[in-house]
Amino acid sequence: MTRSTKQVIGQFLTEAVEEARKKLDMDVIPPIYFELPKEKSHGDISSNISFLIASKLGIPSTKVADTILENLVSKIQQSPLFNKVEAAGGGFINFFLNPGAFYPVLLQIDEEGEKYGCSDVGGGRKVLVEFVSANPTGPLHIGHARNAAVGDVLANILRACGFDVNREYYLNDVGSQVEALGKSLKSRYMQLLGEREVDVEYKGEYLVELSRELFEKGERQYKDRGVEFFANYAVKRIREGIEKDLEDFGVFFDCWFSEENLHSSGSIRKAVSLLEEKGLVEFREGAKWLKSTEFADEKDRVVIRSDGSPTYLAADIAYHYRKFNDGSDRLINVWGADHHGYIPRLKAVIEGLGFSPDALDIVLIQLVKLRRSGKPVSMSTRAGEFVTLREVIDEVGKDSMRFFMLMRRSNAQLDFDLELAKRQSMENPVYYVQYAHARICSLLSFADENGLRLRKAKDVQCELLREKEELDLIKVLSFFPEVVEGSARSLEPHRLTGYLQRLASSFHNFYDRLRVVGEEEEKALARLALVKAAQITLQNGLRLLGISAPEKM
RNA sequence: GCGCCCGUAGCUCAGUGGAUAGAGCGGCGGCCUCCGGAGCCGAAGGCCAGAGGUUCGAAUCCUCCCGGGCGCGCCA
Repeated sequence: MTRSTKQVIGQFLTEAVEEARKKLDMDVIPPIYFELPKEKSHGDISSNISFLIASKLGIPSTKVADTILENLVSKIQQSPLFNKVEAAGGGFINFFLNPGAFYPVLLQIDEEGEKYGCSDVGGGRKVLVEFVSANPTGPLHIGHARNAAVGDVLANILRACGFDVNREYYLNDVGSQVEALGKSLKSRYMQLLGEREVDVEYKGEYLVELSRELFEKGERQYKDRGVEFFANYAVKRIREGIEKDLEDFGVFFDCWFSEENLHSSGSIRKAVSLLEEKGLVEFREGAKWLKSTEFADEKDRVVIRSDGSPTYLAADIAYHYRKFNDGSDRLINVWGADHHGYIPRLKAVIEGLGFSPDALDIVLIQLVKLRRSGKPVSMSTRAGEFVTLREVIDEVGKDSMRFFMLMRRSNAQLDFDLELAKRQSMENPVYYVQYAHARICSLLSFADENGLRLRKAKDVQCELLREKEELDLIKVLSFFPEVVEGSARSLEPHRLTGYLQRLASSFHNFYDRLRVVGEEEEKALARLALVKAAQITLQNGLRLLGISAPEKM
């Protein structure tokens, strides 16, 4: 049903409850909200308001329901939207709608087109989504892929809901890891020049390739260059690789923010002294500590080491200060779940800086347990034997991989067997959804070839759509905006993949039982308009997921 | 030891405090003279890890407990 239909129901029920309130001698009404019954016999939409009132007043819920119903029936009868309303299940109030209540959604989809599903609940508020942010010390692996997919789709969804979204990658291009990377590359390079083997911390094949690259460029000429040179070279080249991998995965950023920039610009000193001025920093044991225990953290944290250098947290203070100062109203950080222990101190930082800790949401991405033919595969960057994002894209394809990564709650671990994904690729849910779209395209062109010209939904006799498959499909189509909104509110993109499977299922069902071409013309045209609406909705959903909607497969 | 996440069908997982807990895969049985069979339909499969509690109502919230994963640095 469309938003306006829901508003009418809400208004009727509110009025009826208000009248019941007087009769039952109650002062305040609990908030009224609706739910969609799972069971068809429970109507199209229902309310549990009677239970809430009953428990407040200590009277039977059936009595409350009856009282509300008395006032409701007359209103219902005046409106063509309703078939009937009843009290059932000990107090639920169930509304049964006429098919006519659902048809307006077809007009809405037709009018809104690719905007169907969008809303303005975000009110133009500025949101910064920071995701992936993998250290540039090696190629992205499968775990980063999940982070990338979730962050990207969250950003898409929030944008569709009227937020002003920016996507950002925080590049940790300084520090001990980068130094170790430089040392490792230098060792590889020296090996090529015939030096004896030394300890290499990053053992991946990619560094061997980079060293060859350097050798081909200048043979022995980098022999006397310092570790910093090799570190810079490695970071630059690895970052380019990461960028390319993400591009092929359909993920783009508005900004790649360099940690080095925070160090060289003096932002870190500034941010730390701001906290000092607020009395939130303490000098102790030769170091500067953030008194994060004054907020919700379990212990204080070092921000400036005894050697005077800033910690990672110090950089994060400056980084998040900048995020807010650049005008973001809200921050979303997508992190690997192994960083969850870091949340309280970052929230403390934000509170210390004078912002609300609620303005930061952290979406944790649980581990992807990768298997190859059932055998666990290590994913440590340093072990040098991991399965990269690149390999998996090449193996199972971007669309399939994105869908897979988005099918489960980010909060739960994900089992991903490469052989299985390959073997089952033809039965992968993404194909099921895409197939529905391809089928529609094929059907639309077949209809056109047979002289059936697609009409605007408003010029079609919707009331001819009375079969249960048709009504079911229309109803599912009508949920789409709420699903998008719900995903945005809960920051759970997996709801969208679930919805698209449901939508595809409804369409396949419709398609299998009913025909379009060959029916009496007006009915065929009405069905054609319905099919078109399904196509638009599938396209919109797939677009949000960053997955293609192929016309042929 | 302390903290966070997860335990739901044989497997992988959905499930805003609501009514008879769902889907896909696997297995079983059906459906192509027909717009794409990468599809559709049907049956089977469950003590929602376990025990208490809150509630008119709990897979969902609270406490405890058992299993699995991950964290508890002047690393990043």
